[in-house]
Amino acid sequence: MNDKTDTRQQILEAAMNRIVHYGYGKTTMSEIASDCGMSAGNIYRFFASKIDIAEAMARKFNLELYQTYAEIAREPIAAPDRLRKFFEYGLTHTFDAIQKDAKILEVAEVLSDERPLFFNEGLAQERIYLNQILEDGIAAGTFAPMKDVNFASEMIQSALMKFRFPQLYSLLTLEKLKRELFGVIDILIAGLKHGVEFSGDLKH
Amino acid sequence: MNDKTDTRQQILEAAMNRIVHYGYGKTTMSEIASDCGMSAGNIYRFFASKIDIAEAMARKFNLELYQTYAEIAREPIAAPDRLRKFFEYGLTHTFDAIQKDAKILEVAEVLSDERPLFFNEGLAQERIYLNQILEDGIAAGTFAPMKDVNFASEMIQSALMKFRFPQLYSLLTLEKLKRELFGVIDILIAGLKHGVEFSGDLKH
DNA sequence: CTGCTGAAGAATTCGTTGATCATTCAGACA
DNA sequence: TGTCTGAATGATCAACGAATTCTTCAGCAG
Repeated sequence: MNDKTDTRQQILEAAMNRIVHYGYGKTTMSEIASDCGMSAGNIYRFFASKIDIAEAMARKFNLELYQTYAEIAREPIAAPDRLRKFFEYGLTHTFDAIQKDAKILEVAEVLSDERPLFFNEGLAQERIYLNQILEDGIAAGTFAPMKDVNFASEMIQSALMKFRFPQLYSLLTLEKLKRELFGVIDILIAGLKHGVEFSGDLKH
Repeated sequence: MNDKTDTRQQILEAAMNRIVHYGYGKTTMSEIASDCGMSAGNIYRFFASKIDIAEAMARKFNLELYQTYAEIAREPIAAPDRLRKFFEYGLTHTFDAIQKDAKILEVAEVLSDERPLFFNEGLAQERIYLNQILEDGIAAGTFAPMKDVNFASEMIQSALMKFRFPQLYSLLTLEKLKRELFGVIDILIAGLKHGVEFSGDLKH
């Protein structure tokens, strides 16, 4: 079983090396295979399709991200600061990755075309940490109590959507993006501190 | 001079009729011209290029929008409700327009490719009304005073970016979009009511 | 039986060529 | 003289066969 995992890992690594350099479209299954000293057909014993390799690649990227997210969510600082740090890290990490390997953007585009639901997984995972921060903040009295913490997390994600794939929707510098990110977060935090009356709450 | 304006108007109308039906790419200058009983070359005495026709089209669409924005900004209701109404109208109006004539999306895409700065104009115009609502709210004591009203408006726009071309970035129904829009606005409003400490303010 | 290959098939992309289109402008018309 | 046309031009697009690529699988090797 370890053999199988190792080979899978080897394929993934070979694919990533080519993809970040030449792009997803310009990387062929035969090339990946010959980098691994195997036939193209054999890759299909480890990945069901080419797009699954891209997905595995993104999943690996996310895994690193989530690790840091988990750490930030646990840090012994005030909830609002954790929130700021959380999204600042996400923005910076993604921005730098794309800056370094522009071809990552292509992978994101292909994935959002062919695996539109994949990103929802990531959002759901992110929300676990967000919920934790919000609950901590409520427990500490920093944030006002709220009916549906997860809904609040969804709204925070919605408001910060623009900063998810920074270079995809704007050409701003990282500095400007950060300034804007913090501007939005500051309003959101002020709202969370003093309590939100969701219009939806009225018609319960 | 009125002649010239009339002809321009006629060209614009003919173009719009074709574009909303067949799309921007599938509409040719000759077709527009023959609809107006003139040669293709003559159009260039009224529009510098084809993309300028699309821009004029968008400008016309925006003009109607701004008119309603102005009315909402003046309504004698509490500032938070005006804010909700403002963005609800924008979302609904755009959503319905695209629902009715799907080809409008193509115009938006072409414009954001070839006239990326055009949308900034619209945002700036929108901010005039937003600033007005915010200032009214501050004067009425509904919103806490703030250093830079225009910056706050920019941040509100940033947080609500997702709802600007609804069908471009998500496949949600209008109902779900509204629910999400109101969810985000409610947090923003809560923040504005109780005052925002912008991180940027510290290092003044 | 297990793990892999390489050829075959299906789908997609590529490259070329001809046609269409946006744009310009010399000159006709009024 | 001021408007407009229609031909000229270069850029872009569409079509379509060729080539490449993804994917499957019968069968071979260990």
